[in-house]
Order: sequence, then structure tokens, then C-alpha cells
Amino acid sequence: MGKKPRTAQRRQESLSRERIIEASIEILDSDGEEGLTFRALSDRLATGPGAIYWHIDNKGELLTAACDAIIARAVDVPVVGMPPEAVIRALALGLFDTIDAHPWVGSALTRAPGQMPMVRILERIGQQIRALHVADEEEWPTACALLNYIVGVGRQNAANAQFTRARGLYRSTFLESLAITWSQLDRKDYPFTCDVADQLRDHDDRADFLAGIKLFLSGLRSST
Amino acid sequence: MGKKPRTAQRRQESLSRERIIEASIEILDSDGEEGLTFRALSDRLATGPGAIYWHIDNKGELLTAACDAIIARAVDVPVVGMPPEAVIRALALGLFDTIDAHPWVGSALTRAPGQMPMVRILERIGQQIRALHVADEEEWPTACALLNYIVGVGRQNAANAQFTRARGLYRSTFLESLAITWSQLDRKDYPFTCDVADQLRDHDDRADFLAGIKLFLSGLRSST
DNA sequence: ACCTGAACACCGTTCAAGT
DNA sequence: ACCTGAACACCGTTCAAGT
Repeated sequence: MGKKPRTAQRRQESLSRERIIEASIEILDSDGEEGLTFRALSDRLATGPGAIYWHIDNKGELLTAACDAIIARAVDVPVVGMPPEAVIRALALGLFDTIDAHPWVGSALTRAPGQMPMVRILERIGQQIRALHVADEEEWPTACALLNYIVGVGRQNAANAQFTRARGLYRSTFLESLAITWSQLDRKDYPFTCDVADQLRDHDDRADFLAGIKLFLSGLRSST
Repeated sequence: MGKKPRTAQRRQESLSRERIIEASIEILDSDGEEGLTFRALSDRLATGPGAIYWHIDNKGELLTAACDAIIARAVDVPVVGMPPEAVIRALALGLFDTIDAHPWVGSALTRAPGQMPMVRILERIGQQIRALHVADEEEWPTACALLNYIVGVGRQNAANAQFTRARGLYRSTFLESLAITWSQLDRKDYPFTCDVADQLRDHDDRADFLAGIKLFLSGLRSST
């Protein structure tokens, strides 16, 4: 018997940073963040764990690079001839859906402040903020706030989904049990949460996300 | 020679969930998230790693419980006689500072969707949203958006600080090197980021955070 | 230059054995 | 009921040795 079962046969092409990142994304998408190990990765690439270190510095850099590949695509939305507010909405929804489809992207974004993936998003948002003729000194804080809202809420939404999946539950059953827990809280201390428990059951995360964007944009309109 | 060096002498009081959480917070605050291991924790409590499992289910639950202890204090702000918008601002700033002081709280919050620490925040925000007479069906999405903004931005800010500290840099030198990197980007592709690089150097995260809150509140005012 | 894979120093968690 | 600590099945990372 062989020393180690090999699912894939020995690779033809030589290793490269691109192939490593591509394989990492496949693993991250199918097995989640904790599924990406250097052993699983080197197995898929039919090599040893050490080989990867020739092309990549460490796991953090690998995650950032994989994240950047996804964000680069997500941020590439049509812009021409659309009003800035519509572009912002399209950008925001596109990112929301992307983080939802690749939950690991959310945490990778947070762990790489100021790095390329975040800069890509900042730039797109910033250009639209500029097109809205926000006062010069307000451009940066406004773009920042919007960026953080989008990533923050997208991340939170993805975390919910992951939390659910990790427990082998469906979204509906998870929300159902959460609604029950909330409605059983002491009404004296948690009046709002008790009342809102019902709405939890069949709320639409994507719609709530968009509602926040709209609030933001209307705040922006009223202050310029 | 002894089997194992003991920094603390054998504990007097017996173990308890409270003592474990208290010790965890001490470790998390001084050594960060990756400093909290069951070995470090049991060392500090002068016991074995297994003993902890008698009182706590797993590491995730431990982190959530530690996080909840911190949030419970942070959310306990004076409310009486203040206008709702002022309470929201105070609440938001308090949470921002708390997450900044305990960076691990940010990630713990994200990992416990719908759990107690998040509910505490939701409830306080929700009560103020209600006091602002937001339309019934808008209460939940509005509170949600605000909650997510606060936690999202707070978390991002804490991540920046951690990223800096992990590399042994000061905040100013980190921002300086980031500003240089940004200003060297290709102006054709990154006009906004290039321009904004200067503002990065001495911007105030806390002020930017507050600017987002204000934008939110003015959006709320203009839509009610 | 690029790859191999054993080895190192860790993890979280379990569990038979003790009191 | 509560605690002990060795043991298990993992990690990320390194590095001497190979081609």
C-alpha cells in the first residue's frame, strides 16, 4: 500500500502563486475557513506543505490574496451613465452578495486593514462620494463610514449564515429558535427585543442592508 | 525538581464559571486573542486544562461569556432626561471605546450572532429608535443598521490597532507608511485613494466614527 | 531555483483515574 | 460532584536534504 492516498495525480504544471490562490479559494468556498490548512492545500496541489512557503509568506498573506481575487471581481461593476447613488447601491449590493457567497471573505477583509482588497472598495466608493459633491473635508469620513457599514454588515450577515451552518441548521429553524428565545426574555428589561422577535422570523437581511444604505444616502443629501 | 513551575500557588477557592471568565478577560486584555489558551488559562487558575471543561462547554462559549461581561458594563450608560439622539451618541461612543480598549470583544461579538451580548446592544439602541418615533415597520431595520454600523466600525478600528501592534509599530508610523503606499498607487486607477492618502496620516478614527453616526441620525430625521 | 516531507512547538478537547 | 493531567488528533511553520 502507498504511503499516502492521493486524490489527484501528480500535477503537470509547476506550482505558482496563482495556482495556490486558486486552489485556496476552492477549498475556502467548499470547506470554509477552518477547512483551509496547509496540509489540505498541499494535498490538493499534490505537493508537500513546505512547497507552498516558497511562493507564499504565511497563512495570513494567503487569505488576504484569496480575498483580493474575489473582491477585484466583485468591485468591477458597470458605472457609465449611472447616477452616483445608483452606483453606490449596486456596489453595496454586489459586495453584500459576494460576502454572502464567500463568507470567509468577510473576516479576511477585516484582518487586512488598509491593504489592497479594502483599498479597491474604498476607491470605488470614494469616486462616487466625490461625484455627489460632498465637501472636501467630508469626503474621507463619509467614504470611510460607508465602507465600514458595507463590510461590517456584510460580515455580520455572513457570520449568521456560518453560525447556522456550523450547527447543521437551516436558516428558518435557526431564526425560529432565536425568535422564541428572544420572546421569552424578561419584558421589563428587554421590551424592544421581545416586540421585535416576531419580525426576526421572516425578515430579509438583504433588504435591511439596503435600508441602511438608503438612510445613509438620505443623510448625505440632507447635509449637503 | 518539580514537575512544572507554578507561577501562582495552588488556588484556595474552588473553580467556578465566574472565576474562569474573570481570568480569561485578564489574559485576553494583556495577551490578546491568541494568548488565551486552555493551557495558559489553567496555569493561571492553578489547575489542569480538563478542569475548565467541567464549567465551560468550549472555547467559543468562553469567548462569548467574556465578551458579554464587558458589554454588559459598556451598555450601562445614563439615560434619564437625555434626548434619544444624545443617548445613541453616548452609547455608540462608549461601545467604540470599549472595543478599542478590548479588541478581542469585536471579533467575539461577530461570532455570536443573536446571542446575549448582541441583544444587550440591540435593546438599548431599539429603545432609543422607538423614542424617535420611527415607523413601526422601520424600527427593526433601523436598529439593525445602527447596531451593525457601531459594531462593524468599532471592530474595524480595533483590527487596525491590532494589526499595528502585531507588527510592533506605533500607530503614527503605521499610518505614515500606509499613506506613502497609497500615494504611490497609479493615479489613473486610484485617484480618490491617492488624494486621500494625506488625510490618512492624521485623521481621528473616533471623529470619523461619530461623523457616520451623525449622518445616520440626520438620514433618520429627514425620512420621518 | 524549486520542491520534499519529517520534525517542532504548539493547539482544543477527551477521558480514565483520582478525591 | 469536581478535578487531574496524560493522550489524541490536529495545527502553522521550519529546514535539512534532495532535484
